Amino acid sequence: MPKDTVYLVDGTSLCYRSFFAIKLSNSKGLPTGSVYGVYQTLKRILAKSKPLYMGFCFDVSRKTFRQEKFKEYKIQRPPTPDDLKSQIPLVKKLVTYLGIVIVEKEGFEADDVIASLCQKAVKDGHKVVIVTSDKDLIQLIGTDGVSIYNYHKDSFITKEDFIRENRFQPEAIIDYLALCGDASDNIPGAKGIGKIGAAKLIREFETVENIFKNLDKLSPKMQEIFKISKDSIALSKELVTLKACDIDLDWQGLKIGPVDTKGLYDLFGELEFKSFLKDIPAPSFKIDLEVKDSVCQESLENLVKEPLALVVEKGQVFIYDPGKNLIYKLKASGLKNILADSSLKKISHGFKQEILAASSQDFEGIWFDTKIAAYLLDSNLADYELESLVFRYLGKPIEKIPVEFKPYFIYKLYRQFSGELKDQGLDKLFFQVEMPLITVLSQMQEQGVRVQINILEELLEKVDVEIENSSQAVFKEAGHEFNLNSPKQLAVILFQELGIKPLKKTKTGYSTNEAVLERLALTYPIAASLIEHRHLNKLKNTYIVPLIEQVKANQGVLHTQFNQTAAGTGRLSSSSPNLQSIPQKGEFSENLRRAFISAFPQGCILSGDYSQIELRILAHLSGDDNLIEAFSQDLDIHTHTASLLFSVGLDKVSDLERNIAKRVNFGIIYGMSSWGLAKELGVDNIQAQNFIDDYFKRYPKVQEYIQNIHKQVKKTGFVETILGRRRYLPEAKSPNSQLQEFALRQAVNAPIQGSCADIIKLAMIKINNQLIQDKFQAKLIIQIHDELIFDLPQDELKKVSAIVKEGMEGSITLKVPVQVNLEAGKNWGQLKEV
DNA sequence: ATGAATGCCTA
DNA sequence: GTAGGCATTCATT
Repeated sequence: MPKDTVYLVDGTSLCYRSFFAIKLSNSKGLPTGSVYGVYQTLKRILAKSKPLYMGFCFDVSRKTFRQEKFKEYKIQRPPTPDDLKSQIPLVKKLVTYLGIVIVEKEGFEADDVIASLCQKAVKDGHKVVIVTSDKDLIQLIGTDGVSIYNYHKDSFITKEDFIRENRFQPEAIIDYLALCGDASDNIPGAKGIGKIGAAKLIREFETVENIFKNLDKLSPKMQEIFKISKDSIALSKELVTLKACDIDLDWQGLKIGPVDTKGLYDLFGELEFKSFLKDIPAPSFKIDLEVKDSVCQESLENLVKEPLALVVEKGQVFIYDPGKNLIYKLKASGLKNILADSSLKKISHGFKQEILAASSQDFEGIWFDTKIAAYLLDSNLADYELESLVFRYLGKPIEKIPVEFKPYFIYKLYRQFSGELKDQGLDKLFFQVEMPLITVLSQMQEQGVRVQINILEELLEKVDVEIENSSQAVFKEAGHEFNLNSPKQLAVILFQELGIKPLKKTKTGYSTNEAVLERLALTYPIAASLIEHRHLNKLKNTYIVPLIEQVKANQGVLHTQFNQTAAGTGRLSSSSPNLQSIPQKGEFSENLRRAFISAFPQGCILSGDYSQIELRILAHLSGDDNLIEAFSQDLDIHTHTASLLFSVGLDKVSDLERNIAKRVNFGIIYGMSSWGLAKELGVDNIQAQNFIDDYFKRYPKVQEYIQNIHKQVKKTGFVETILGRRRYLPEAKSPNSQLQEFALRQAVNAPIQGSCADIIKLAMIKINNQLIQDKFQAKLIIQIHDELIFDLPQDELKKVSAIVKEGMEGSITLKVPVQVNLEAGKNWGQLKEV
């Protein structure tokens, strides 16, 4: 029986070549080209040849016996680039996940390792394919059954191919290289003999030794060369000769194992190899569960003492019974009893969706949402779909879980998450904040926001006219029409046709962003028109038109989504449409906001806005006396900071000084560096550093706090908010300084932003409960991070204002006062202080 | 159709 | 310098 072919991959050269051929990195700047190339190559081999045995051979270090013999060996090579070094562990992960064994031996190069394995495999009667694009390994194909796969050219080379092409034996490549040398490895060879000369000599004499025996047959000039280079040739031959080493592993150990799909999935996710994600096989997964039809609650009686994992879909409910390991399917009749039964503790995945799908039906006993739990345990995941979590936490890759089996997986996740939440001290945040918030968000989405379409339509008409005007103004200056929405085309017009000097580059060309246009506008009128056009176009296409469409489809009410598991810091996000980014500055923004009206006849819109909440949280977290004092005295915080930075009295602070102080205050919250602040303020690095130094001198405990955060995140890999919400930032430990610095900035910001999220969530729950309890008609309709917006009948305004103010200000006690500003009006565009 | 790149709205 | 969502163009399945 013919034995199977063994594939031996020259991993080191493959990594090198991929690195130089493929310049690639993920969005975080992590270089990934080598991993990409290695995967492409391995994938091609695995698909084409379906090998059963493979070894991926690596150099362990550059200190090999060759260096000891010859100090100059490979010395001319620059050190391995850091961007390649950092990829080696990733390549090793990749290869391991593919089920391929990594072979390395201290003191030997990959080539030597390959030679040893090759020898063993051939001895046992196997064929061998060596995967490389280096010529040194050609010496091995002299042996029968050994061939080379050149991944670079995607071709196989056998002994016969080689002889046909070079007219000497493959083994003689050693002698050939000994003569002509190899510049890339700094093999000296013989001075005066090149590739052609070497080949000619080898064809005639076969080996170096033979040449020396027959020196008299050479020309006098050649004889001279060989005399001078005798030692050099001998050394070169030794260096290029592969040295078999002892390796514990033989070919049997090279059997390709099963693919670690989860490992691959995570790796490709991290590296952002989106197209490769499709390659990952999804092994079929069998669920051994019985689905039992039930018409009443009878069969559930034994179950009700413990929490039930269930999923509601299309008027049916599926419930998992962990005791009997089966699924109950209940039809409409049983459904209502179960959903409305508040004594039934329910577990599900994405209650908000279920509540909204069950529409107006009573939904009680909302107890444990695995989606929310997963989010609290790690807020950095790309998504919290059941399938993704089952894969991540239970290791089972399933494309789509049939609805009847969902409760089974939800229950499994629940068992795991419930313990972990407790272990990490997150159970309070989970049960007292995030779970109760689900109902609040459901109500907000269901309630929606009333929008007056005709206001939007009138606005659209005005904006259309102005868009036309600004377009024409731009085209006139440009001399011809072009696609105004294309930054690429615009760059050509500005920086080539009009010959304007570019101010800033992007990855692919010259930047035409607003900051650039703003500066150009001082000299060129076309830039001013472009800014105008961009503003109007944005307003029209992002806000006015989509709002009109959605509102029309929903009888004048806008139902947005509030996402509870989207932001890494604990904030909510809003989408389709995003009501958290409705314009607030600019000439048409007020007009736009006027379209957002009360749903009550003669009703009004009430807004409660936390004043400087993030800086207050910073004061609380850092315990800085100056900052706390400033807030306790109810000072304007930016003016206060300015008076400290510029050593002037509070009443002597200029607008410019206050503005700088304001930016520095913001910068602190964002974890800024002097470099970042310099860019923001348009001053030099030293100036910016001075501002920061002065700031820290005046607020010393803020500096201490930031240092402690850095220390903590480097040690533990995560940071926490006031309520113990965690954000993991593993890159705080990264050796890549760019990644590390980014993580450290996030580490400073996350507790501040996240605590703000904690506080407003508490307020939302508290206020919502109060409004329901006191039977107000007022409804919370929008949350914008530090602001809550309510829709209410006019006659409730006074009482609800008090509830909102008290609820927001009193949701937590900090070391500084928490202050909320209230505004109300008949629409969102015309709010007046209450 | 899909994703990257650019740009811009919010807190 | 933090955190999001979304529109558009343009190159690539």
